[in-house]
Amino acid sequence: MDIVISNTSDVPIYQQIVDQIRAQIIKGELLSDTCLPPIRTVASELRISVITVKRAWEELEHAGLIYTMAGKGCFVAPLPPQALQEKRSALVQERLAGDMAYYKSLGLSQEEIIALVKKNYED
Amino acid sequence: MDIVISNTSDVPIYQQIVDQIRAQIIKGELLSDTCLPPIRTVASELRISVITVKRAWEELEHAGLIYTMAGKGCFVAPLPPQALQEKRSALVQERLAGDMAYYKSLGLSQEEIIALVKKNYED
Amino acid sequence: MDIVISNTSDVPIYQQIVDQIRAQIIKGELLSDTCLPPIRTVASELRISVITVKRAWEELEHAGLIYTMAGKGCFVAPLPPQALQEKRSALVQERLAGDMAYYKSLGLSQEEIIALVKKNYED
Amino acid sequence: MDIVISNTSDVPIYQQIVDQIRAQIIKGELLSDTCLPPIRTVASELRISVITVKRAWEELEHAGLIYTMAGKGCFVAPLPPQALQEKRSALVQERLAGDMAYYKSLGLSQEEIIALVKKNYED
DNA sequence: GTGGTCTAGACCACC
DNA sequence: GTGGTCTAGACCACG
Repeated sequence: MDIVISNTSDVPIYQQIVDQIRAQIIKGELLSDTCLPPIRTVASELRISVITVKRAWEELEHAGLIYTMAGKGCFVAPLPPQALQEKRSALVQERLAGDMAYYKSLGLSQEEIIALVKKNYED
Repeated sequence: MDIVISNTSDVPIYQQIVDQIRAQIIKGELLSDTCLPPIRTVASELRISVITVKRAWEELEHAGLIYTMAGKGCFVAPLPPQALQEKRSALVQERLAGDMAYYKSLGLSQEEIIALVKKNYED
Repeated sequence: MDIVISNTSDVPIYQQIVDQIRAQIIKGELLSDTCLPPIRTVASELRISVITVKRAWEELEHAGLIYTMAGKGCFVAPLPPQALQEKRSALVQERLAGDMAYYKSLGLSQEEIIALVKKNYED
Repeated sequence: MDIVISNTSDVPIYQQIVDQIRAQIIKGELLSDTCLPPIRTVASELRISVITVKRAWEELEHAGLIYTMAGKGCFVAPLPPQALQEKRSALVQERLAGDMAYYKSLGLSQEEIIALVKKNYED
C-alpha cells in the first residue's frame, strides 16, 4: 500500500485514503481481486485509528471498487477496463465543473487557464 | 449585492459569501470605498442569520479586502489594481496546485487536461 | 482648535476629541475661561456629526475641564495649575498601570522597557 | 490552563483569553505541539460560552500560534524561538507606539516616563 | 470524544 | 441607524 496522509490537511483522512486507493485501482496499479491489507495493518502503519481505515474501505466498497469477504479480507473488484475509464471520467468531470466555475468567477479566460496548466503541470 | 447561496452545498454559507464578494472586488465590480449593505439587510435578503453574514464580513476584513467603521458600515478597501492582481494570482495558484495534483493522480496527461478545459469552459 | 481625528482608529471619535482637548487644557495650551468653538463649527471642520462633538463636550464637562453657559457656549474651566497637575498624574497613572501589566505579561524586564522607551520616544 | 478573565473589563473576554494564551506561548510556558484543553472544558471552567472560547482559539490560529486538528483538538504551533521573539517584538512595538504618543501628548518628557516606569514596574 | 457551522435573540457602544 | 459582543442550544462531520 502506497498511501501518504497529511494530518494538517483540511481533507478528512478517510477521504485522502479513498482518493489514493481509488486512483490506484483506476490506473490499474491495483489489479482485480488483489487482496487489500487488513485494516489494522494499514491503521498501524499510518498511525491512525482503525475506524478511519474502515470508513475509507466502506466508501470504496460503496463505490463498487472493492468487495469484502467476511473473515477473509477486502479485494479489488473485478471491473473491466471500460468501467474503470467511466469511473475516471466521472471523477474528472465532477471536479472539472467546480474548477471551471471557480476560475471563471475570478475572471480567468480559457487561454489563461490553459497557460497556467502548462506552466504548473510539472510541479 | 449579487450573492447566491446554496444550502445544500458542502461549502459553508459564510465561505460562499466570502468567495463571491472577494471575486467581485478582485474583478473590480466593487470599487474602493464602496459601502457594503448592512449585515442585517444581507441576512434578511439571503434568509440566513446575521451572524453568518458577519462571519463572512470578518473573513473579508481579515483578508484586507474590506474595512469596518463601527456604527457606519463596512467598505471596500482602497487597493491598487496591482494588489488586486496579486490576490487573484494567489487564489488561483493555491487552487491550481491541488487541481494539478488531483488530475495527475488520476493519470491525466497535460494534453488531456487542456482538452477537457477547452471542452468544458463554456458550461 | 487643533484636532486631528482618524476614522479608521479603533478609538471612538468622541474619545479622540476628548483626549486632545484634555491634553491641551492640562498642558496649559487652552487657558481658563477660553471659549471653545461652537460644536457645529467643530463638527463641520472635522466632517463628523454634531452629536459626536456634543458627546465629547459632555465628557469634558463631566470631567470638570470645561463648563457650559447656555446660549453662550462652552468655556475652559478655571482650574489652578495644581489641579491640572493632579489630573495629568491621574491620567498617566491609570494608563501606566495597564501598560506595565501588559509588558510584564510578555516577559519584559524593567531594563528592557526603559531601553525601548529611550529608543522609541522620538518617533 | 492558567486563564483569568474579568467580566467588568472593557476588553472583550475572547481578547483577554487570546492575550494570555499568546503570552504563555511567546514566553515558552506552552511548548510546541502541546494539546490545549477542549473548548468545552475551558468554557465550563471559566463559566463562559463555548463560542467565546472558540472565538479566542480562532484568533490564535489565525495568528499562527496554534493549529487545529478537527476531531482531535488544538495544539500549540511548532514555532522556532526566533519566530516567537519576532512576534513578541511586534506586539511590544505596536503597543509602544501608542503609549509614547499618549504620554508625549500629555507633555511627559522621556526622563519622566522612565522615572514612572521605575517607580511602577513592581506593582 | 473532538471541533465546525448555524440559529435566534439579546445587550451594548458609536454615530 | 450601524457594527461588536455574548449567550444558549442545536446539528453535523471526524476519529
